[in-house]
Amino acid sequence: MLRLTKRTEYGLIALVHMAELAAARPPGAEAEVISARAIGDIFPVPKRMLAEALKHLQQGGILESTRGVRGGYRLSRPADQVSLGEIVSALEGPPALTSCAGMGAATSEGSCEVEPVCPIRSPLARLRTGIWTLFEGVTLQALADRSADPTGLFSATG
Amino acid sequence: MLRLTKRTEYGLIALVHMAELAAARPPGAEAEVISARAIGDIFPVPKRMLAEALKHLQQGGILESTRGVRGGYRLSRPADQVSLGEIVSALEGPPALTSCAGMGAATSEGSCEVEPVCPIRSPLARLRTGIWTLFEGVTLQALADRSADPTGLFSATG
DNA sequence: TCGAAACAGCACTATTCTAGTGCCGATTAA
DNA sequence: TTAATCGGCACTAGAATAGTGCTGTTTCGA
Ligand code: SF4
Ligand code: SF4
Repeated sequence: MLRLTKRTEYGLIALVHMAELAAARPPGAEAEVISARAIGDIFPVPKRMLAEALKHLQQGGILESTRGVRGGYRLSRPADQVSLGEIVSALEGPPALTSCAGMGAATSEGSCEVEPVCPIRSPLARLRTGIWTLFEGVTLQALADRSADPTGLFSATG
Repeated sequence: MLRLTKRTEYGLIALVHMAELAAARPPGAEAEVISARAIGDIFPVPKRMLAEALKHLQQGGILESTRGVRGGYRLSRPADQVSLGEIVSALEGPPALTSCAGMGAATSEGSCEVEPVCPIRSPLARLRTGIWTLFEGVTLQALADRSADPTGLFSATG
C-alpha cells in the first residue's frame, strides 16, 4: 500500500536527528560525527537495523563515515541540499510504481506478459514521475522543520 | 519501493479498458456490461486474479455488477468522475506511507515504539497527504487518455 | 425445467519481501 | 594492546503478495 520500509523510516529518523543537531550548531562549525550506537540510544529502534540503514545511506553518498573508536557518521552535505528522493532511493533502491517501471532501465527483459499491450504502463510511468518530483522537492531540511509543510504544496497555495 | 500490487494493476487495466470502450460509445448510450472472462481474453493476465480485482472494485462502489449469464461489470460512474485515489483505495485498502499512518485512525494503539518521540511522523503524514492529493487529482478519464499527462503537474506549468 | 455462464465468497498454497539478528573482519583513537 | 566503531556477508522468522480451487447463487436462454 505504498508504504516505506522500516529501514527507510529508521534512516530518516537518524537523518532528521542529524539535521536538527546541525541546525543547533553555530553556523560554519564543522559537523561532529555521531555513532550508530548513540542514535540508537536516543530512539527506541533496533540498533542493528539502524546501523543497516546508515550503511546504505553511506553507500548512497548521503552520509560520510569515520571508522574506529570515536568514529561515526555525519551528513556529507547540508540538510537543505539533500532531497527525500535521494534518501529513499538510497535506502530502498530505484523508485518504481509498477513492476515494469524501471526509472532508468525501461523494458527490463520480458518480465511482464502484458507489457506489449498494457494500457496503463505509460500513464503510470508519468504518475511515478509526478510522485518522484514530489520526493525530489522535499529536502531533509524541510523534514526537520517540524511545523513546516514538507511538500510545499499547501503552504504555497494557502 | 512504493509499488502497486499486481491486483491493482490488473484492476486498473480493466478500468482503463472500460473507459476506452465508453469513450468509443456514442454519447448518451448506456454502458454495456463486460464480463471478467471477456477482459481476460483481451489482456494476458491471470483471469482469476483479474476477477478478484473486479470484485474489490465492485465492493468499492466503482463498478456495478450484473450476475447470471450475459452478466458482467460496468462503470458505476463516468470515467471522469472516478479518481485514481478511489481505485487504489478500493484495491489495496486505505493509503499509508508509514506503519503508523492511519489516514483516519491515527495513533492506532501502541503499534510503534518510536511514536512518542518520532521526529518523522508528522512530516511524513503531511507528505502522504500530498501524494494522496496527487492520486485524487488523477481521474480514470485522464489515465485512459494515453497521450495526456495524468497528473496535470507538467502540462499545467509547461 | 434444465443447464451453462457469470458473479460472490471462502480458503488454500507457494513465492517473495520485510524485519531483525549473528558473526567476523578492518580500522582507529586511547 | 584494547575497545569502539564501521563494513560485509549470511541467516532466520514472519508477513505480504501472487495465484489457484472450490462451492454457491443468480440469471438468461434453450
Ligand atoms: S506492463 Fe502494465 S501490467 Fe505489466 S508491469 Fe507494467 S504496468 Fe504493470
Ligand atoms: S511513529 Fe515514526 S517510526 Fe513509528 S511508524 Fe510512525 S513514522 Fe514510523
